[in-house]
Amino acid sequence: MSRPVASADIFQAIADPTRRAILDRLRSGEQPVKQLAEPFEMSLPAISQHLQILCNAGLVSQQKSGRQRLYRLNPIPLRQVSEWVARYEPFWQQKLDALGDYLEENP
Amino acid sequence: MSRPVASADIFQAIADPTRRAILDRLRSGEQPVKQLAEPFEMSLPAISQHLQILCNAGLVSQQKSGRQRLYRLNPIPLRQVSEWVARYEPFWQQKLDALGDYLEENP
DNA sequence: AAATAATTTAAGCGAATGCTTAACTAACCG
DNA sequence: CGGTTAGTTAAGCATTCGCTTAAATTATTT
Repeated sequence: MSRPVASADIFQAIADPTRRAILDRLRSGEQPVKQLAEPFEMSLPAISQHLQILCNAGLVSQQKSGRQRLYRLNPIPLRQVSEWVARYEPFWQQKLDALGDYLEENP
Repeated sequence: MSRPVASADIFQAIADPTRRAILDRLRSGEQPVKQLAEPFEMSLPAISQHLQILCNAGLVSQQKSGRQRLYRLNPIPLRQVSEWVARYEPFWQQKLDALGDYLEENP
């Protein structure tokens, strides 16, 4: 097999810019592959492989409709990312507050 | 060169579990490499390389102190991740609401 | 000055990643 | 049926990744 396991890890799945763009694109509703692939300068199989990785990560689900396959966004696993990054929010607030104070004191 | 550019992309930087763990670890304050590396079953150079990638992504900064190098968390680039993922929050709210409704109607 | 400690740099290696082209499968249409 | 459309699977390839061990660098200690 050539692309067997295709990491089910969310962070890995969203690491690739094309995959993030696909997800962004899916926010406007479910779409068939060809339409989804349209803005990318990349072969269809490449997109198909990205979709499979997103599928394995649970970020996307597919449904057959005639001869096309509709892909639909499933954002729920992204909560994992949201929760992880949220733990850092107090830190950057603090950093930005400090920067603000500095700028106030040194105008 | 062996590890030249080391992608400055944030999403790439946080894709690796070890690097996320390092960041998590740094939330408790700045630390020298050896201490930072302690819980990982991995050689010191490996950790050093991860730190360099985090550095390139701007997620971490270093400061020399005697013969050790203190690494400090800089969470600000994580806002990029936070902002990206935030765009999906309305979607999963919707999904979870639907799930809640379903469970209420099918107890 | 020699020894030791903290860390990085260098080189190399196997595995994973992102892509390609070619071949396949399945659904629709004349 | 035969042809076209939509998509996936397969195979291969170059690059990147994450790691290792060995050597180099820099700072402290004796």
